Amino acid sequence: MTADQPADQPHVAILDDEPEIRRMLSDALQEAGFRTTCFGRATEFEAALRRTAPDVCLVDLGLPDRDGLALVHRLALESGAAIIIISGRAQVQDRVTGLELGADDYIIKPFDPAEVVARIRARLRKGRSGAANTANSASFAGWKAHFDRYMLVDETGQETSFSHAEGEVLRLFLESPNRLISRAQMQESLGGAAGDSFDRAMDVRISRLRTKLGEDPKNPRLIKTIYGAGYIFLGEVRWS
Amino acid sequence: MTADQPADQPHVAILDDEPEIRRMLSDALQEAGFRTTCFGRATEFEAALRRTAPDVCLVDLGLPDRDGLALVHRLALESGAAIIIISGRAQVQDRVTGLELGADDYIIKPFDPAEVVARIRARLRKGRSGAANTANSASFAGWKAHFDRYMLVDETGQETSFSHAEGEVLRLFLESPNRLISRAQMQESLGGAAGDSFDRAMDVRISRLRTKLGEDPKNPRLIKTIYGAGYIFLGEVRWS
DNA sequence: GTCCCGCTGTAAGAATTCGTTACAATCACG
DNA sequence: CGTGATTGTAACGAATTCTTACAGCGGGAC
Repeated sequence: MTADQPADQPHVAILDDEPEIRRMLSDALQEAGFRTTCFGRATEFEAALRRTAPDVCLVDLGLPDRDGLALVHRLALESGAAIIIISGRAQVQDRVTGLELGADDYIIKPFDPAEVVARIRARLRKGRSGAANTANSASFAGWKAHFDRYMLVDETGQETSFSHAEGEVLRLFLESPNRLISRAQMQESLGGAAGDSFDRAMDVRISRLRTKLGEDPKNPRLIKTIYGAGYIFLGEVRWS
Repeated sequence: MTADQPADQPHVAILDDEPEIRRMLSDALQEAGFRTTCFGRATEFEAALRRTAPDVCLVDLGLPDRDGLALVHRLALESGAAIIIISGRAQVQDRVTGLELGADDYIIKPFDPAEVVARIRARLRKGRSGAANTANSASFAGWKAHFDRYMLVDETGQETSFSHAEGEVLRLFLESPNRLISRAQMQESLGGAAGDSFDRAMDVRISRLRTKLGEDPKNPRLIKTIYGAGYIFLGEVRWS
């Protein structure tokens, strides 16, 4: 299941109850240069999600231990990964509900691995190009952040400056709002050496950012902590 | 071709040489709340692209005046729109090359307009940051649960926060109300190792959730215990 | 250079979350 | 009723996260 796979490649999680299909998909994807992890049951899959944040999830709807659509729905809300349903159910209605619930693509069995690879690539392409944003200011929840000037502007026009470290965290949040960002992801994005104690620094950064945003510690509205999992930044963000 | 269409809706450009198909797509999409513009020839389409920047391009590959794939490739490079190919060519190889050239999706003729709508929505969802298009809140018995904010709102507007673990249980209930949910099902769904003693944790989660919902322990109205079997969540649930 | 000041990581103690344990309450069944 | 199984909940504790305090570092100002 886990060979030595280069860590800088996109990571695809495969969830299917049939071992041959897992095998076939995993082989084809590794051939195409992806990192893969396979799961046969939804429970294992969900447990692993907390640590590793895959870029793409391939989910078979016909699972023995869980309603596949409910799982897709949850994934869509909590994870930023692209979700691709693989299913034997070929009715249009099945595809429509799968997509409405948050899936990004729907592939019907039997499928050709080459098409799966192509569709995964298509999903990753959009995701990454969006992240390469050159915009340097963003509006959210009454605030406007100017990353070039390191300034936060209130709705009343009041200005507050923020530091470089605080800006890194804020930018990370604003680039993917309303989705869970794990601590591991943060450390990677912020170039933190995965040292034992850097995650404490992480906490401090977030704490300071929260106070600058005027968050109520008891009841934060913008930066939510998910115990044991990570953080979610809430709100609509408009980059400009 | 152009009725009075609200300008704040996503704009879909349709490029197909068969008028009936253009008509059918345009009708279905407008019904679904999109702005549409139709083109029968690639040259018109390219000319129009410069003024209006569509959010999605539906492109038929079988065009009389231009190589469809070359057009897709150019679009992918120059435009930020999502590109969806619609084609009668059903071979896997066709789909793969279409996707590799930069298309975001590939739909085979004959198609169902409902699926086209669903796939367009899926593309737009990913593209816009923060536009939470999937259901993430549910109303029941005077309460409204916001799973994105981890908040319960009273009918008087009073807010109570709930934790991640509590939310997992609540979501499970709200996803299948008025139906018995066995303890085993819960354990699997909530990722609990099926250890002997995890079912006690389950009880505690439910207990805490009940107190947050203001349930009377002697006479619970929402979460009923079925002795020896499991739980039932009672009430009408409306997701939104 | 020396002083000053803001930025940033570390450390330590408080606060929160959540599973476990222990015991009380309830139910099924004779 | 009595008994054993099942479920509810309070209390505890481990893991995790938040906050405050402090020290090192670096960049100006003089």
